[in-house]
Amino acid sequence: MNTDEKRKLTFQFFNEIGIIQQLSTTALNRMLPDGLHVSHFAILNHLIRLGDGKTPQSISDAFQVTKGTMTHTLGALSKRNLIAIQPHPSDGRSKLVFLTDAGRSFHSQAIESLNPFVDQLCRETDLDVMEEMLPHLQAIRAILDKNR
Amino acid sequence: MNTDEKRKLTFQFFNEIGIIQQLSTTALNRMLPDGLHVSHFAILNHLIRLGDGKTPQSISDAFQVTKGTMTHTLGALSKRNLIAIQPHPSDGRSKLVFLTDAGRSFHSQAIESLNPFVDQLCRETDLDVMEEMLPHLQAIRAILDKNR
DNA sequence: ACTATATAGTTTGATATAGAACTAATGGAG
DNA sequence: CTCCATTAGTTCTATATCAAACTATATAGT
Repeated sequence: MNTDEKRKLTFQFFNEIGIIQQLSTTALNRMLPDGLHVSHFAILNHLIRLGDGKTPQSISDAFQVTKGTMTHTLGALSKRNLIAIQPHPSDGRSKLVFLTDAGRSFHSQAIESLNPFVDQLCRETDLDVMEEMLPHLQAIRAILDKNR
Repeated sequence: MNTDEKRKLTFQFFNEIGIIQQLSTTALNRMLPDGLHVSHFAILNHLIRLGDGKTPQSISDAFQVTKGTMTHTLGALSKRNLIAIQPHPSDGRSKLVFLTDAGRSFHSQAIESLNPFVDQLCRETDLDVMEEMLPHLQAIRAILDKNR
């Protein structure tokens, strides 16, 4: 492959990634109840999976968004009482994010809303291929992350 | 794989896609000159590769964004004189988008700005893997597109 | 030909996000 | 102990995007 072909391939690849992201995000946004956005759901999901009591910073690191964006998103979740934000016990600059009961039940409810879509994708997609791609995607993510 | 594992895999997959898209987009945005955004560059690139004289609709189809978004993006390009928008000769509702000389030279300039980044990615990434993934990504995109 | 439906593009309002400038608290170097 | 660099979070501004309502033109069915 010459340089031009490499560039073209790279461009195509990221183009495809971008379109998939756009289509999947807007599809999920339309399915989520009550005007919630995927980014909100993703945070609830993160706290369920990894346990709550995380700092805003650690969450924004996990999703690779800016601190300002995280303030905004956590504010939205907090206003809906899906999370509770408390001062960090040993660091006056920091905070800790906890799930509320409403947050947990909302998460279950959101999962229910999303599952039909996810299940349909599972039916139509070759999951083995997806599973195979995952580590490669993670590698590419790591490279991008390193070069930030 | 049981249903839960399938769902988890699907979630992970789209999560990774989302993060890659976010990282690559913000990296590219920072590199583009003069406050231009990847979405602007992508349209210039589209018109260079496939030829200009396209309708706004066909461009928004290609990038899977809404018509309103395309109006906004084309407006930005037009205000910078990178494109020229003319009435469609045979359809009074429609328009045609052409590249200006400034648009073409800006595109070359943008390519120059982006190439170092792209080339570095090429160096650090296994391009064969990327090439292998591309058709699978296109298949997933097609499924999402069909279910819109 | 007339009318109803469909299509192309615009406008408006809401929201997600980045980036930069800011505040407050921490922690290390001298 | 004091001062400076670092870190956590917030605020502000700009912009990308979607969704829905809207306008104008085109097309199909009767």
